[in-house]
Amino acid sequence: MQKEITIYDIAKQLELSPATVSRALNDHPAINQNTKTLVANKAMEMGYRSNMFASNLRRQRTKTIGVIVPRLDSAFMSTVLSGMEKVANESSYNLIISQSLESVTKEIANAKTMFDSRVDGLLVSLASDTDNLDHFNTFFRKGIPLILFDRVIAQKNCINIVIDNQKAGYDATIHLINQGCKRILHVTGSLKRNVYADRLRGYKLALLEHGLTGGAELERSTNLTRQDGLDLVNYIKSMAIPPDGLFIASDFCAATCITALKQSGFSVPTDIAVVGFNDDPVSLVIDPGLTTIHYPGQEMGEIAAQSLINHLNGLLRLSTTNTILLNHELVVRGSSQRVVSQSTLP
Amino acid sequence: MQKEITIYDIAKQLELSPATVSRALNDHPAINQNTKTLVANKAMEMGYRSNMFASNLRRQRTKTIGVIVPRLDSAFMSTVLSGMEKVANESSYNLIISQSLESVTKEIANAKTMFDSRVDGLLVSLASDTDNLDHFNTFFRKGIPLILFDRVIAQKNCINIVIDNQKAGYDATIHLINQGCKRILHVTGSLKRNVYADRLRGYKLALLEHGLTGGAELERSTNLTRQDGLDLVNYIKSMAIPPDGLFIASDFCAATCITALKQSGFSVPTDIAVVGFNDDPVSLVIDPGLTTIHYPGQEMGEIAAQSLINHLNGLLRLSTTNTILLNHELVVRGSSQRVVSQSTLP
DNA sequence: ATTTGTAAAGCAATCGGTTGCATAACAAAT
DNA sequence: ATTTGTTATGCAACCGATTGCTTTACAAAT
Repeated sequence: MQKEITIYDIAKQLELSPATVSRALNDHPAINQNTKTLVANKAMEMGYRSNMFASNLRRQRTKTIGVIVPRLDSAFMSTVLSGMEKVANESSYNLIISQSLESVTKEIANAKTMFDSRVDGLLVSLASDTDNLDHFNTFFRKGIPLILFDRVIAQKNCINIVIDNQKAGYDATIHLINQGCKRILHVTGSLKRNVYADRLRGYKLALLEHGLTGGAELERSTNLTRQDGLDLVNYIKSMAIPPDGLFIASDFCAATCITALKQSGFSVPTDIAVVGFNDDPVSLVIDPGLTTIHYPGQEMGEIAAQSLINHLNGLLRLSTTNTILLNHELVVRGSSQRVVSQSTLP
Repeated sequence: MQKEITIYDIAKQLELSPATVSRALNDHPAINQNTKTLVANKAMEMGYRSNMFASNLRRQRTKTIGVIVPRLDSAFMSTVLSGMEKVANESSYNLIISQSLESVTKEIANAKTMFDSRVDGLLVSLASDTDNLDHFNTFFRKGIPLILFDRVIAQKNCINIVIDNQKAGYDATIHLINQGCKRILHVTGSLKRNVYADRLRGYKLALLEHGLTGGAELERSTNLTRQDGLDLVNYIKSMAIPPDGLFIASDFCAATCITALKQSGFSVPTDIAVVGFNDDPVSLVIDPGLTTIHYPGQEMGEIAAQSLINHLNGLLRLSTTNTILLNHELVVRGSSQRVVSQSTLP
């Protein structure tokens, strides 16, 4: 457990001042190239490692990004985080990750922790019942940048990174309509959240354009859990006229539901065609394969992190952009395909 | 963007020395109770927040724990991380999370980054091709504690937190034998990894005890990907005598395989009974429900983090314990159940 | 020979807490 | 009145890197 090497040790060995060593290590223009090489070699030789704390203390920044997500244990979030980690790592930023567990209260507590940890910036996907950004006011006041992704609320001070959920909901619904569905049930999450409200809007728009009936009976707002997927089947069985199409705003819930539907004697997609959302791995496992909206989690994470870091380095002003829209894609699999033979598909 | 409050500001307002303020805030015994209350109130009132960097610089510690996992985007790892985050958060430790993407090379790089970030301790689950712990020597030399979880290599210097994989493999196999399987195919991951090697050992032991035949034809080492699950079905179809039981060391792979088996005309569990591993959410979605080995990810994360923090606080000496064994559990669902009627199960 | 210019390096203060070692204040004991 | 003990607080030196402002050294210009 030998002692830690500091720039003072290097300075002594090289008969230079610590200031010069510091500048040399930071590639400061006022330092002679030879000196830089000398210092770099010596540092390597002595096994020097910079003390971030001293540096951060002096520089008044932390090289740390806070991330608040609703849940860590979701396939989609994992890929987002994976993307963020990659980018942050490359720019030698650290990530502090915490989860709100879908509760504003916890989200507020997390925000406070992040604030006290003095993160340089914040990447947040909102809890399902969050309906304003007041708990981030401390950040705004201090000029600490905040980027919202996926689950967002539009606001002047911060970038939103999202997909066009309305368009995605529209695409999903149109697809069902094209498969001949006349009576499409939409199962959604908390309508406080943009992602669900927008998808619902897209769904309604598609119905409207095609002169189909919607209405309260065909719109179910749930928590999109496994249990909700099971309950849904009972609901369907209780309906006077069951639906012939099902658009569920979460793959996991949709997959559970398909299984339960089949067990209740419904045939998918013949009796009921199903479309999910997210392209969770589960959609490939279920039989028939689940038609779904794919959107790039990894990329969303990368872009969010990169935008934040660029802003922190002064390479991008957040105020110029306001919303970054990523592309989504309808992935057609067996669960909805009535027109073409489905046996050729996974 | 008002100026940051420091203990000096508090000291000035209260006409105390910064030293007293610092001690008061840290609940030092030599400080009068009244003074402590006074300081605490003033700090609150002025919106003081401690500067971790100054503190860490002086205290020579970072309050940061490094975590290296093979992949972030796995259901199991998410729950582990979720548990770690919870514990760390409660003890006001930060987590730096990085992924090795199953490559030693990246794992070595990650370890170096962690070292340079001066983490107080390290929680690691090894990449599939890691076969020694040399890249952690820098940590051992500095006395920085290392805890391995799930994917481990036994070594003097560090705790292992695992389940009894051999027993779990044994249990899974015995279950299949009890269901009447005579010819059980085991699909496993890289045998460099304890988890897979141990499960295989348990499988062999169970066969041996019941006088069943195993052998190379019935042991497949793969990467346990989706594709491997599909390939497996072709392999089975190519066999002179197909197996009647399948023990696959990963749920996702098992689930894919079940879907493919059904599409190839096999009946599960009648023709082939299947047991997976991990109790991934997917095992509830697939039809029939996947029999699997459940083990507590959240708890594993919590215990790993808590053990590390306890050790850092001097509450636990790592050398005393060496392996912490968590319980696993066989969860029986439809995919393997031949003896009892399966219709009552999910 | 003196001034001016430029490149390279050093001085010393600073960031904000922490902590070993005094010191002060006051009560109790001698 | 002096010593001893106890409790509460202050002084000042850290921790290690950064950076505004000088200073030094030496070449070029006058």
